[in-house]
Amino acid sequence: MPKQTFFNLDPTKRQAVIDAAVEEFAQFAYEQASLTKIVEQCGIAKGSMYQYFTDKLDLYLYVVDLAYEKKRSYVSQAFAQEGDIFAVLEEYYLQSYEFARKHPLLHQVANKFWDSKAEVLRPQLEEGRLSRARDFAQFLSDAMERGNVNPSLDPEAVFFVYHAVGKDLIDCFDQRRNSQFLKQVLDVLRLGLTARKEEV
Amino acid sequence: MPKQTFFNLDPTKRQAVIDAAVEEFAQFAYEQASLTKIVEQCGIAKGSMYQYFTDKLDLYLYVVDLAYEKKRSYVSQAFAQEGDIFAVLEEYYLQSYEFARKHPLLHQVANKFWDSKAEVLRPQLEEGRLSRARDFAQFLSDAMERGNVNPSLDPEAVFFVYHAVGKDLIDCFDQRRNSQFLKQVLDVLRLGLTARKEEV
DNA sequence: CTCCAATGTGACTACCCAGTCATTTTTACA
DNA sequence: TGTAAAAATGACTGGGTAGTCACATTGGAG
Repeated sequence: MPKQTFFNLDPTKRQAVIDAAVEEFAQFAYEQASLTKIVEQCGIAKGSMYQYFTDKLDLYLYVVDLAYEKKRSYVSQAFAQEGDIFAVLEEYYLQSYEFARKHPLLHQVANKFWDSKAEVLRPQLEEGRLSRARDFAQFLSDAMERGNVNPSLDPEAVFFVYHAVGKDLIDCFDQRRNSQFLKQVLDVLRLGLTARKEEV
Repeated sequence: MPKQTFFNLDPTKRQAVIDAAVEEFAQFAYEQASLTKIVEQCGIAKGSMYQYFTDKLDLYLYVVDLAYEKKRSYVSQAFAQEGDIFAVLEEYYLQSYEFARKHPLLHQVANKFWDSKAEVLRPQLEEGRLSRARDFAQFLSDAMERGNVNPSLDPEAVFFVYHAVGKDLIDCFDQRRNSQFLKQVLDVLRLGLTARKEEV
């Protein structure tokens, strides 16, 4: 959490600090990112940064939080709508793409977060992964009960496949990957997961 | 490529250098790995390392090469055997697991290679990814022609799904993931990809 | 034994980084 | 206007890095 001093700042200056930090953390993972470059970019003294944040980690987590707050404002509507698990997931990824298109830097910040190797980020990463796994497991078991997903499949394996594909769908997002491609990928998964009469 | 001096070295000493480098590059990606720690670990002078290798990158690529050479000696037999695409892939991952079990450090070196963010590694990474994509695309189009894979699916999407899952299968390899789990994951993919009569 | 090329060496350079702190500047209020 | 608290500052510390180079050691040929 930033210190009070940061929130007392003139909004223009505060935004300049945020912008510079977002730019740096979009380009480099936590370890490679340079606080020195950030302060140079936004034109404040090194020491000033330490009036606003306790350390590099504090600033980083604040920026990652901003990115995910914004992302949540996009993807949350996917879960609000009705429909089977496949429709919800398609909407989720479409909204993720929209977020990435509108806020490319925040998108990169959010993505790079999961690549962080720094020891200090271990707790946050672990907690994040766990909470995602919990949410998806719940979502999946609901879908299995409602009969959308083949109940004979190992839920752990289903989760594993979805997680791997989902991560890459968002990771490898770029202008070339359109919603048509997304549909095709989700189709492969749908065919693999849907309950069916014919056994192959 | 190492310099001739490296190959003139006493085999014991040469192996000590390799072991120390493998240990470091198994634990840290290229950028985070420290040449200083490597020379300390194997007990040679910093300058000596530069008698053997032109720079850190030279040493790194040599070690990555060793890792992949060893790995190839495991997985190559998967492609030698007969059987449909699903059988070949199961064998491929089983052999990858065997490699990881027998050579955990080399496994980590090979895996970490793809995480590298360093600009100097860009060409190698790009070439590596391209050549893998080419191989798998060929493999896939053969399977589609032979009728194992649903021909109505977009080959790019199929490749994308397989690549994502395959990467994570190897990435997340650890003692808990046994061949039973692997079968379940490949089952999800098989169901998603196999040509079928019933439309869902 | 001598000599010279090949090899080994580690202090050193030049560069990066996060974080500190004594000092100065700004601000707010009496 | 005077003063005290808040905020801003940037030189500095201590630590890390890859790579260099003048010098020391080794080993084999003559």
